[in-house]
Amino acid sequence: MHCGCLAEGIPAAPGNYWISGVAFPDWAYKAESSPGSRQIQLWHFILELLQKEEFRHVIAWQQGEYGEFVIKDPDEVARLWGRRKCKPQMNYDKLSRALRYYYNKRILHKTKGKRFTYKFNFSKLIIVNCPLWGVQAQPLPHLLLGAPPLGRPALVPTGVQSEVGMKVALPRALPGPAPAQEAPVPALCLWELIGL
DNA sequence: CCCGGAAGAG
DNA sequence: CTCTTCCGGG
Repeated sequence: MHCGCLAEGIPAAPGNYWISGVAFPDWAYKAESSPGSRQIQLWHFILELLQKEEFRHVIAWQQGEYGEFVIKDPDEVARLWGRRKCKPQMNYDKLSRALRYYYNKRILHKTKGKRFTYKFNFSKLIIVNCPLWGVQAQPLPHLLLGAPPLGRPALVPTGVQSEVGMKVALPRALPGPAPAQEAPVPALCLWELIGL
């Protein structure tokens, strides 16, 4: 079943990832709240590959520019993506089209002139859906740069609120009977900063 | 290679 | 809505 497309064992990350001298909060890698419910998104998958050393020869962060990565083996990345999504016909041409849709969504942009090189717009992304965690109006670059050595990033619990220059995307309430308890796993949601 | 329009799946 | 597929064009 599932045509053998298993999520290649992703060991739970115990802390923040440290890549190129920059801490990546591990919430940045948490794919979805309820496993099995929602489909994996491509940029989650990319982040997932980027996180693991065994794929260094396939895809890797570009030294120098923060958030920039290079697909060293496009065919292999496409193959892995196709396996995960049960799309055996996947190739780099199709995968790259999907990446291009991220341009307007401001998740990614292309590093022009550099082959197979894209860049995450991390500076425009901040966390939103941690339980009762609000987000201040400031850009909060420390979430990704110079993050605290351990634990969670220092966010101020101001409750959910939007400020000027922020686009709000509230997590939708879970359907069905609501159990009288807190959400077990905070879903990864992202705030998108307009302008910049 | 890289770009986006168009259609269509789920 | 997020891709997947196909494709004409640069």
